[in-house]
Formats: sequence, C-alpha cells, structure tokens
Amino acid sequence: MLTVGELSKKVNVTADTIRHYVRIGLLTPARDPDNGYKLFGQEDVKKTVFIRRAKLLGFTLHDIQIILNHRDKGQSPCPLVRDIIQQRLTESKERLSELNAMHYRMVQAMDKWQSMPDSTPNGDAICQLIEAIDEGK
Amino acid sequence: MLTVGELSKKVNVTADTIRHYVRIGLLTPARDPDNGYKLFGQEDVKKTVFIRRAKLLGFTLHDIQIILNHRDKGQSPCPLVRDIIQQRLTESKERLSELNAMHYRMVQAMDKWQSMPDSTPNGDAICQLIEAIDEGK
DNA sequence: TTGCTCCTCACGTCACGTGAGGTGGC
DNA sequence: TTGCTCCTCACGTCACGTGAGGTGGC
Repeated sequence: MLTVGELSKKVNVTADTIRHYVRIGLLTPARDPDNGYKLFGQEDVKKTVFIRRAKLLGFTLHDIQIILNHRDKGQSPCPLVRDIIQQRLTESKERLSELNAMHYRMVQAMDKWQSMPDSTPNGDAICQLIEAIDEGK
Repeated sequence: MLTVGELSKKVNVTADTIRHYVRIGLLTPARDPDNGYKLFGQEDVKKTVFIRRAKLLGFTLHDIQIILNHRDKGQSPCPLVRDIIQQRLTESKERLSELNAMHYRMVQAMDKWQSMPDSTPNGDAICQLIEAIDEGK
C-alpha cells in the first residue's frame, strides 16, 4: 500500500492532484485506522495511470468518471470512449481555430505597432495601439 | 444614457457580460435614483468597445483593468500594452503547441482504434483503447 | 527537537452563465 | 393584467494550487 506522496511520485503528478482525485471520488483509497492516512493499492496505481493517459487524449475528469463507472458495472466502456472522443475532437478543433485566429490577430497587431509611437492619453482614444486594430481581423 | 440592455445591444455582448464588467469594477455606471437602474454614458460605450477589442488581442480583463487605471492616472498605457502582449503571445504559443499535440494524439488514437474491437472489461485493462496509446505520442 | 509528510477545510483561478426571488415601465 | 427589462445575491464551470492550522513518523 502506498501513501499519497508515494503514489504521486510513482505516476509523476503532484500529491495535490492525487488529493483532488480523491476529493471528487475518482480514487477511493483505504485509510490507515491509526492516523487516517490514505492508502492506495495496485488498482489505484492502474487507475491513476489510466486517468493521466485519458487526459492526454482530451477526456475530462468527468468523462473519465463516467467511463470508470461503466466498467464498474461490468460493461465495456469502449463504445462510450469512441463517442466521447468524437465530441472532444470537435471541440478541440474549434478551440484550435479560435486560438489560431487570436494568434494571427496578435502578430498582425504587433507588426503594425512597430511603426506607431506611444501616444499620450487624450479624449478620443484610450490606447491608440489597440484602437487601431480592425475588428474583422 | 443607456440601460444595461441598450448598451449590451449596442456593443453586441450579453447583458450579463455588462453586469459582470460592472461587478468587477471595469465599468462604473451612474444610477437612476428612482429605480436603481444602471445608466451608461458615451464614455462607457467607448470603454466597452475597447474592452472587447483588447480581448480579441488576448488581453485578460485584469490586464485591461491595469491599462485603464494607467490611463486614468494620465499616463500613456502604450508601453504597458506592448509589454503585456509580448507575455500573452508567449502564452498563446504554448497553449497552441499543447493543443496541437493533443489534437495529434487524438487523431492518432482514433486511427488506431478503427481496427480494434470493443473489448469486454477484464482484470488487466480498464479500457484497452486508451491503454493501447503510447505515452510519448 | 528537527524536518518531512500527512490531514482537512476553504478559498482562488477566468470570464462569465444561470437560477432564484423580486421590482419597474408601458 | 401581460410581457419585457431591470435589480441583487450566490452558486456553477475546470482541474487543480495554495494557504491555514494541526498532526504523525523517524
């Protein structure tokens, strides 16, 4: 049996991350009756590695909870996993294109700003650098 | 003078977004003494448009608060704006590469899964689809 | 005794969105 | 009276991180 610190080192996350997973019910360690310490077994190690791997593929902790619950009911979580990743992929495409658009706007703005002076505040503009940017970009 | 709803339509955000900006002190509308309604003037319209534009360039509301405070002290916010966007650009590059890496992992995984059956739960694996993915990818 | 780990609250993060419960204006 | 807008809490979101205050183990 492992303590929080031992498990966290083994799977390369912080102890607080492990505590968080316990808090939200993803992990349910036994307790040392003497001192109340959390005690994790081999199942918990496997579960934690699974959680970390699923997160690398874009699953949320909530997704992972649902997947683990299915398994606990003896059902194959695989069809669910295929469904959820479709959704997460769609979302990540959206976020990517938004981030790319913003990145483009930032680079464009900085480029334009190279030739602009630092204006002093006046009644018309709050900051002319930002106000010089076209909305559509 | 405009009410929350009127301002929100004018700058194309929700009324709750305007209320949020008031809550955190970005906007400080006058009040109708009769009914307590928030009343926004032309300065608030300009400020709100500015906020929206700055957000398109990756500035956080906190950044924007700092920028507006500088202006209120009569100082040019421009050097600050140049500094902050540098930082935000660096961060957005990091987020982009992380998102791209995740996207790549997702596509790779889904490709690999095409030829894999839905396994039934067993003692060894929680979900073989996820566990078949290499960490390094 | 010291230094390290463990424990449990409980709040902070970011930018809003969402009820809940009530009021003003036409 | 109806329908729309306005008001103020106060909580939820996501995945932890961070004190605060206290205890166990060597």
